Amino acid sequence: MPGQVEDAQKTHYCGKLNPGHVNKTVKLTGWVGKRRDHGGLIFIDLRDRSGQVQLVFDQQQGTDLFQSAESLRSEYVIAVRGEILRRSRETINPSLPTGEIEVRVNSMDILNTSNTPPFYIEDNINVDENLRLRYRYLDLRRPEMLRRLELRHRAVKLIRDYMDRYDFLEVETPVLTRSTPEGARDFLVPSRMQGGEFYALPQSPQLFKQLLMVSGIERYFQIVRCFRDEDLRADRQPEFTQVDIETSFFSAENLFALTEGLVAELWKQIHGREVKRPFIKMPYREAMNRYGTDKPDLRYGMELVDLDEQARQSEFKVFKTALENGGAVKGLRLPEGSRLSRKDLDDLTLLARQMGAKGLAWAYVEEEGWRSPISKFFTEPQQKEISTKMKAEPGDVLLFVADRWTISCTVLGHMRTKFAPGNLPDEPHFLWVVDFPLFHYNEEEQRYDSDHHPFTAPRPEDMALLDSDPLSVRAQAYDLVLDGVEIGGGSMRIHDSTTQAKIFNLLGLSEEESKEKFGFLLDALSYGAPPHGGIALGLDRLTALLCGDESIRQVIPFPKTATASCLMTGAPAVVSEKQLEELRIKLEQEKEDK
RNA sequence: GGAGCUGUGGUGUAGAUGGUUAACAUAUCGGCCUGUCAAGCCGAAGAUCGCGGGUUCAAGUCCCGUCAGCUCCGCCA
Repeated sequence: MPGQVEDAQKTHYCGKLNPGHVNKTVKLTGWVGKRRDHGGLIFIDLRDRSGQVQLVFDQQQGTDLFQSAESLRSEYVIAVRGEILRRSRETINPSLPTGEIEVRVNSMDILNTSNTPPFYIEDNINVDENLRLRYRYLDLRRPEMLRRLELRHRAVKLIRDYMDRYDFLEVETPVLTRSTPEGARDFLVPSRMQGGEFYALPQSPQLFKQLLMVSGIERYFQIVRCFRDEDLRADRQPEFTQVDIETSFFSAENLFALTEGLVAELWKQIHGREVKRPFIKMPYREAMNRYGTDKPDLRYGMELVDLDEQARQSEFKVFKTALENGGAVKGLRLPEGSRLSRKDLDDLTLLARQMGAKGLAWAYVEEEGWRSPISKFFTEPQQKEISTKMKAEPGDVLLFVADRWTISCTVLGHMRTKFAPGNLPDEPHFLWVVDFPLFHYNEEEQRYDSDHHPFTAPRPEDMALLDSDPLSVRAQAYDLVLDGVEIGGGSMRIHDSTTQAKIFNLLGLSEEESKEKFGFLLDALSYGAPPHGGIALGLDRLTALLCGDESIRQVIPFPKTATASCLMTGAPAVVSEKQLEELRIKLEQEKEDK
């Protein structure tokens, strides 16, 4: 056994035993799995972290040992000493790695008993996730969950080794820091020393890693926990882990190469799969136009079709006014969509409205032409032209959205993923989405917001547009996308205080405000800050993809539920009056006393 | 903040149109059994159907509310 300590209670891992160990005397420890009691002969599956092996207890060996074997139950913890025997040909279990051998037990210690577990400690169980989360320590005991933890460990180790090889330093940054405007909602931590003031948990170590560049670290990375107080999704937890990277004197191309190398090595070492490099690069605008999302899944086609020209020539007012207002008309072909009922299409329309569209138009494509509420607005040749442009065949359904460009794209992009083909190719489809806009307009606040974050550098050739047309300024920002999942993102940063101050100004931060919130950054930039930039990869998503999991909860040992609570510990929970007093916090009275 | 789905012995499920002993599998407990590996056979115990209210002679089943989990929209620089 590797890493064995002296006097260890075990000499081998259960799952590692093989015919090479035959006739050896071994000491094993583990948990009792399945028990097959034949009266005078008892089989026990002994399981430890590595796998399992069959123990045999024979009544003829003596009654004491046999009696205690009869008392064994599921999940008892035992230590045994015994001899490895080769199984007779008929009793070999080919479906088990250790199926050619078994352990004839000579002595046994029962180290602990166990209550009957609430679910089976085995793979492929079908239980409420609720229950798994409440008893997460038992859930993690299941081999498939242990394997996920192992894989995650290997991934992290590989990342550290890779970064080290390229001279990167892992540097820690504070978890208690200050709240900054913009971005996600912060988790706040009240200060006892400064009553009434709060720390924030970092949404990412963004500012610190830039300051480390000013410090002359040149190549920084950190595997770091980040916190965002926003609503959860299958791929979003309130605390998550980033592989955070920042470099000085690196071009974006240098950074792409570094990241691609890292990701390729992960896929090779852990997945045994060669990844084609360099990855495809696609401008944001193109991704939106063709796939209706900034994280397109390139494993299948079903591209959106631009119908501005056809809409302009039609008599359909809805389409025409959308265009007149500067919007776009987009179409999506659903192959064999005729299996969708009117009700299905109504549901889609509802979804489109929820996503901000004014509506969703559709047409069943038939031999004779369209069957659609909007067919009367299009002449037969016009219908034909659209059908041809969308490569439609009888039996398809066509979806149309005419709205603001982003809405038209994102609504159909969402429909595209909803109706994605079932069997997608195995090879991972990586791509860089580049040339994101620097700003978007925040309708609610009536101002510009950073699309990425306020420290992102504009593309040099777009600098002049900062004054005339901020929304058309492109950022030196990029996202790494894999099969429709955003697994990372970053940018080249602003490294002079003048430009940085200008961006703050455009974001509606007054000089005093930006001094107050970011003065330390502006100061730092004025002391010889090197050109720098970086990226952050989502380790949970990366690991989930490597494991083939849909939800990152599967690769997080102790995840939170959709309402951000922990079913095991009961967090969050009320605290004592005394704790609150120390923090000078008063809770609002419940409005309705019960 | 909104929408949808789910919630029945320990676990996973079944319980059309409301009808009175809530079914099945598995786990659990007891008995038998020396080659099983989803062990087998016999027997026992175990759920008032998430919670609250309502309709009804009668509710697991219908209605309203509520809680929890999941998925999605908004949100997530």
